Amino acid sequence: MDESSEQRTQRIQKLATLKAMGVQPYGTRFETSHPVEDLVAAYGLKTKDELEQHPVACRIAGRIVALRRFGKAAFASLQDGAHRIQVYVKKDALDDDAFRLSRELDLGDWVGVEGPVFRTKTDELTVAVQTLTLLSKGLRPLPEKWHGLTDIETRYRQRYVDLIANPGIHNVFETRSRLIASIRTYLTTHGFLEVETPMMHPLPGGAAARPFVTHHNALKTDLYLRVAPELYLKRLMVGGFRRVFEINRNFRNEGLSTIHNPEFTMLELYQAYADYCDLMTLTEELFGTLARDLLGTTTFTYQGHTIDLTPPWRRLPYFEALVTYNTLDRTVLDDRDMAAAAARRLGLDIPGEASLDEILNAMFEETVEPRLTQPTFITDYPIALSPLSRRKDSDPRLADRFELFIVGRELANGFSELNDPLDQRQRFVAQAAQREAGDAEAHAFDEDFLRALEYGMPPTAGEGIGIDRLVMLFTNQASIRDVILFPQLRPESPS
RNA sequence: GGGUCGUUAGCUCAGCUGGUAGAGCAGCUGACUCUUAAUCAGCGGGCCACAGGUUCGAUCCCUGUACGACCCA
Repeated sequence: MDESSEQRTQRIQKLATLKAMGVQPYGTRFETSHPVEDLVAAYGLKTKDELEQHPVACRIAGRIVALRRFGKAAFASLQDGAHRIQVYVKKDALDDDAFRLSRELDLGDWVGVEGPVFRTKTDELTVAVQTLTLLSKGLRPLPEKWHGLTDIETRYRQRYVDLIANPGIHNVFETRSRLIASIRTYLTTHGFLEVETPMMHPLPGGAAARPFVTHHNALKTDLYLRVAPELYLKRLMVGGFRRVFEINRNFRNEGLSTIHNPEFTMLELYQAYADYCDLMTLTEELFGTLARDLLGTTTFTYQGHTIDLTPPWRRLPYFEALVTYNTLDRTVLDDRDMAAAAARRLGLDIPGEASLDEILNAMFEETVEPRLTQPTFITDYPIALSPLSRRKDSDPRLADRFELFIVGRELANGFSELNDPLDQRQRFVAQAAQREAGDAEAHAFDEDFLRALEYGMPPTAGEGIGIDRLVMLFTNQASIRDVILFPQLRPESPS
């Protein structure tokens, strides 16, 4: 936005006028009697007569978001947080200086007022202003009062304006905060200890993803912003913590979409002596608790879909899902060329060098995931797609693992952790080979992690839950950018 | 990375077949002591995203660039 706009210039001139009047346009401490939200909650139901017979004095502050001026009076709406209240200024009710100040105010200015609460002719709860204090002068005009700010790019780049013009946005982020608080409460009351592990890793690990690289000058070494905390949390399990969790940011150097932001918030939790089935149950309970805490119900609407979180949720093995959603013969999925042919028949573009696991993965993402609307645990993933998971005792080609899908999106990924250090070493070797072959997302070989496992990790189940996507679900937002205050965008062009 | 669409006043948007720009809100001036999209009268405000090209003439047609949205990989 340009700094030479007419309205901005006019407002800067107003600063001089205000100073000449003896008004400090950028004030300091202002003690309020109530947040506007509480004032409305306390007196919003009182009648005109009740307020006249038992007058309530208040002192409130907020930003002027609507202003209707008359010759010797004015109404304004003050916005405090996401809440508004009307205030009424009339010449008779306040001293000359304050009334003169009221004539200089603009939309966007912060003010504090003091006076009794009453109801107008039209029955609107209103503060009759007796004293008026300018708290902070706005220099830029607010977006239009009726349509507000709708330009998506401006909403994300200048979230502060979005929050002013669209106060409903506050609710999304309040819900986000309450959701995270509920998760903490649930986990800590179930014996989980909250921990913090490094965000800067000497080796990227714990997930198949490209990392961001940074450099530490004093150590003269490159570091990677973490793609997952997994390997550190498991080191803590080796150290003997029974149950740990971490809620923090992960960073993945990949494309942006309505469900991907390069930095996103992940919950990871680890429970000793448990397996992946225990975590499916825990997940059902946790989501149910969150839904009741936040929405008061476990059945709700997301983007036109009715979602029912009542347990138990469907549990469907990976291969069974591929077979049933594509009406294939199970044996087709064991043979690389037959699988490739089947995938191509389904309209998928399969490169000639794709491995069987890559083909299955593509087929799964394309034909199964989008159809998993109600909460569904897909279980028993191929071991090659699960380099940190324990093998199934009944079938060593499969992992004791699940992923949770809701509305076609992966919300959680959990498994019985691989605690066999020699098997883990082999898996790292296989990953290193894939890396050699050009897979930039393959795991790095983490010798220290293997050393830790060699000290012995108890049987442990671990799970990651994408907090942003969970917030999307519970706030009915279509894009991850709508649940992240400052989503990643390309830098603004320098004019 | 590819495709489609978009970018015009502070905001929300019009702008015909190419003839050099409009509205509402916001702003400024005046009137108005219960309005709530207040009302009434008047007045300002534009690098039409940016850079090229075609043309007598480009917001409009063409090419490229930037940023965004959606779809695809």
